[in-house]
Amino acid sequence: MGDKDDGLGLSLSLGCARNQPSLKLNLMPLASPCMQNLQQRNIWNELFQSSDGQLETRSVAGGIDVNQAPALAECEEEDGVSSPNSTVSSIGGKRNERDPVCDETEAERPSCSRSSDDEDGGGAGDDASRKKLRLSKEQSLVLEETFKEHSTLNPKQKLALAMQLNLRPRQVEVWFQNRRARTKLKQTEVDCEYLKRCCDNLTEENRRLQKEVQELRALKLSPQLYTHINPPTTLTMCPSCERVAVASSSSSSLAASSAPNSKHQRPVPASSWAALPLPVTHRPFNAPASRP
DNA sequence: TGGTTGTCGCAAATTACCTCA
DNA sequence: GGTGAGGTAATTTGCGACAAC
Repeated sequence: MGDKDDGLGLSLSLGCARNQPSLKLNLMPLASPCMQNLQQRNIWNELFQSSDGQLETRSVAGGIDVNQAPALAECEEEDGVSSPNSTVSSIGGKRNERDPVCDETEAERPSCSRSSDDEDGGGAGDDASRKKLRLSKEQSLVLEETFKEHSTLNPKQKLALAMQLNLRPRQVEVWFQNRRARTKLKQTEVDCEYLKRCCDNLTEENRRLQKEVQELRALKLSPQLYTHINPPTTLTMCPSCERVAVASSSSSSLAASSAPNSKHQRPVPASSWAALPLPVTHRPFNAPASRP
């Protein structure tokens, strides 16, 4: 609750954020020896190299306050994470070698099957495995900033981010998954609000039209009054020549008492629905919300 | 070449923990 | 101090994509 504003509050601008100029920050000295290794090898810059080859460098936000035991031991062995592995959002490569998440705790777990990635949660392995660890503000900030630029991470980015934040890659992965879910939920709420307003406008429009119909029917019952009013016009097509002609409603008996070929058309009231601001496009949930 | 298998990332749903009023 | 609500980290499940065989 306390720092929730950095969560959903940002979700509506995520799409824009993607287009924002990438952060140009300097790598700061890192507490983690793993990260220092990364720096030495200049891997970090590669990790955030966007698909178009643009380099995105960033730094660690201040001293990261970690509230859990980081898997530093994992990091040391993660130096070998160099496979050009990929995900949907990353470069191609052999799938099996892809995920450093598996590497991260390889020393502790015999295999990295999906069902085994739980023991890294909490790390304790026992009841404490479900222990919930709240991310520090600094960690959340960095994650948010990263999310603004990439709503998904490739394994390398995930690993690097995990090292930077002193978190397990799995935690970073989970955070991004939850973040995407929150963003989508927020967008759904916005969409729902919009549709609700549309519905209200349509209801109002319907009410107005019903009222108009009643008024017209009332006029129909009082022909004297009606003579002063132009009849509703309709488009009629000649069945033989197929020409369209503007004419007053001929099917109505009231038309008989009016000019059959009146050139005066009633002004068509602008629909309140049409007046409703429509979204420019139906954008994906993480696109910028440009609605009023 | 097409089918099978293994692995992975992801979304969605859910659970469980934490914080706060 | 106890409690319920809300937020969120973590887990589970199912599916599709991809690469290797």
